[in-house]
Amino acid sequence: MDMHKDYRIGDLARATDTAVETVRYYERIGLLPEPPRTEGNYRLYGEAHLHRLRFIRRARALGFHLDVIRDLLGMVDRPDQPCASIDQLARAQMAEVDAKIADLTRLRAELAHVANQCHGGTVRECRIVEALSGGEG
Amino acid sequence: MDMHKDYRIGDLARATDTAVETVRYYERIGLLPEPPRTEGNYRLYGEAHLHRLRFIRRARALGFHLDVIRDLLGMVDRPDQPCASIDQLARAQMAEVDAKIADLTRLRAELAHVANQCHGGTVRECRIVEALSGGEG
DNA sequence: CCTTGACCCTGTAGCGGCTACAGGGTCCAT
DNA sequence: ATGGACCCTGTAGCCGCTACAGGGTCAAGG
Repeated sequence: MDMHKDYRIGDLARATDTAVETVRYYERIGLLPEPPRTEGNYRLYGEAHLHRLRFIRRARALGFHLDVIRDLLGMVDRPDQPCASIDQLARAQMAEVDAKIADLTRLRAELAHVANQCHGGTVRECRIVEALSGGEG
Repeated sequence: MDMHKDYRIGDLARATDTAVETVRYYERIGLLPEPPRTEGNYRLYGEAHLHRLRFIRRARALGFHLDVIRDLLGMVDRPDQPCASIDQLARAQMAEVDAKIADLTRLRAELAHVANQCHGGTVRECRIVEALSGGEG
């Protein structure tokens, strides 16, 4: 069963919820391999490309940076290697997300504090402005 | 008491924990007014500049975008206006931070799920890879 | 007086991860 | 043969800085 479908770049983009320009961008930076071309110089993708692009997009959606994704793809391309390093990257990513959440939570508390200072009136009397102006800086 | 000190750009930068280039950048984009210069063409700042830069940096630290900060500064410069619009910007900022926290929390859960799939072995068997490849995309 | 070194100046280019053109070519249906 | 959807390359822009290159200024020390 030689039923491998072909995709043009727009098909691939739709199938992965990606902008066409982004697909070309991934190719340019070497994340996505250069596909063969039609006679009219159109890129022609197969299932493998679709698979790989899905992987990239899903990892991006989880916040992985492109250089980390590059590493992940490198590992995926050597399936006999141990999986530990992939696990490690995933855990590092979790730690990063945790740190961001902690940051934003602190921020939110500060913002709430600042916003609660306002009791109406003019800008001159506004304690928000004071809160933003003062401080340790 | 004519005791207004002057600051050179490096002093200002140190006093607000800002890079010198960033101070110049804020001037270039019109956030910080152009200060007078010395004979040798050095920027010479006063307390007002210090105050304003502190405001900018503090707002940035709370995650406000520069264009919002521009608006905030515009309001601060009209102290007789009502304070409500400032309050509104602060609350909008809170909402944005809340949304980011919610996003990241969802992300964290997904990442935990993905990372927990790994039980050692080779990349070929790694469920993390599967989890990243599969899906609705 | 001269050098050293810390600081300052302008201008431009780079980062990440896209996004948005301009200015063209291809392909298929009508 | 014409229209419109799609594709191509190449370049520039977004944000908020950051990092140079290539020079000028200024005060202290020899």
